[in-house]
Amino acid sequence: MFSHSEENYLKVIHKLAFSNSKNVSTNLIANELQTKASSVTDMLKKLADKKLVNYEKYRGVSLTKKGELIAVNVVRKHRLWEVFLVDTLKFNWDEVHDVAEQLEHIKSDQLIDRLDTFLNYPTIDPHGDPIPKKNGEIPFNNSILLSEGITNKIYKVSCVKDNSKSFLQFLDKHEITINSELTIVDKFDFDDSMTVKLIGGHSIILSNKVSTNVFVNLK
Amino acid sequence: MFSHSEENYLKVIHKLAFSNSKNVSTNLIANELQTKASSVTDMLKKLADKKLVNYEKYRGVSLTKKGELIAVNVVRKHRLWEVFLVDTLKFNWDEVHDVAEQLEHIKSDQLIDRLDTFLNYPTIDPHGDPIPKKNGEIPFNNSILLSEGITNKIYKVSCVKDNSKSFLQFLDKHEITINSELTIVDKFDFDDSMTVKLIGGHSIILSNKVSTNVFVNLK
DNA sequence: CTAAAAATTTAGACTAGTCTAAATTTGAGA
DNA sequence: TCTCAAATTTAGACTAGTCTAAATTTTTAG
Repeated sequence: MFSHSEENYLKVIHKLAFSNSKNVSTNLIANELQTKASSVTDMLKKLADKKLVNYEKYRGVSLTKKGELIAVNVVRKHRLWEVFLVDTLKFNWDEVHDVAEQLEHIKSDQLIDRLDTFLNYPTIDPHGDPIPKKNGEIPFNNSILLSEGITNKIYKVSCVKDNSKSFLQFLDKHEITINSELTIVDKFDFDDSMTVKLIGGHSIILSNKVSTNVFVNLK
Repeated sequence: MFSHSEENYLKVIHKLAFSNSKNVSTNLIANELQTKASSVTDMLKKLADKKLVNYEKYRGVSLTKKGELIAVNVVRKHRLWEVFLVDTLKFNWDEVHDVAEQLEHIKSDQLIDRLDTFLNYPTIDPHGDPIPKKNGEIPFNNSILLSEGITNKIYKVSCVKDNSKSFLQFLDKHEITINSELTIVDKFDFDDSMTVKLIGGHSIILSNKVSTNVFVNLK
């Protein structure tokens, strides 16, 4: 089996490879894990020895098939636990991250299978992120960023990119959540802000920082 | 906060102090934790530095008030998770120990409070052991060992002492579980075995090994 | 193309937790 | 009460993971 630390590195490499390029740099990982580049180098060597990453000195890393599978499984566990915390234990969506970071390392396939069953096989977590299947497949989501939406169409919020407490609390305050429906009333080139109107609700001006952290689907 | 390892030592010292004497020896701990006496000595020094145990070289240890509180809290978490695993996720009572050993170290008071609420404030775990209250109080149970019972009274099984897979599976096989009702039909001095009859069920001969690992209450 | 900056790796050290083997202390029985 | 076996502790070593500081490689800008 793999240590918490190893799992965290694999998870972060997976995340960065997903959003950035295929090859991930030492500094990116160090920054994401709030650790030092030298520590990252040490760990990359170890992961390479175990055939979990492809690593070439000074050239960054990518996950091997094996490393990918472990990383995705950690993500699966993290997201299933988040569903449990919100749906079953009534946590708010801004309170679950730290606890899920711990729970994701519990080792028991039986536990995760049964949790999945108990939760009725959820496909997304409380932030709208897809829950990987047992076989490692990650359901694809054809959402777009709210910032890329056009005016006078009805969109449904599908996912939030930034899972930080402050962002989620901001959304709570303005009654925006997963499945909220809204239209873009106006877009302002000046600062890339926009006015959106929640269907049956209030209007609100969203900064570019906000609209680039919310995914939506055309209704 | 305290490490998994520290919590495990405190938990084991608590357990041993409960069943044995107040003062616990290095070897007892080493044996319980499947580690070496020298490792135990090292850890005892550290725990003593942190004022979690009273430790005098060559004299054994006892928990301080502070150590006791932490130990009992770990036990509380362990037992609440066991209830969750059996009641909610439908694990069998012989499958929960290893997973609960991991879950008991998750750090989040909110999580345990909400789990407790979700489970409707259970007072005993799936093996009949009392679940410590949040304040550290452990509900007292005036059960006796089945081996100490007398013939022709009706008893109700309240707790099993040995939580090993093999013992629990043995009880399953013979349809003995928490809350089973039975009478002692006969006791045999020869080997301290006894014949018991399950109310509305079959009769069975139990060895002394079995009857000294089952607690019962007079109905 | 080259010098400086940025990124990365190496060297060496530290902590937590563990181990083996040797030394010390305890305590039980003659 | 003395001796010796058992229990315990100490000394020193090892691993995983981390760090700082120095060295090296890569990249960038002129």
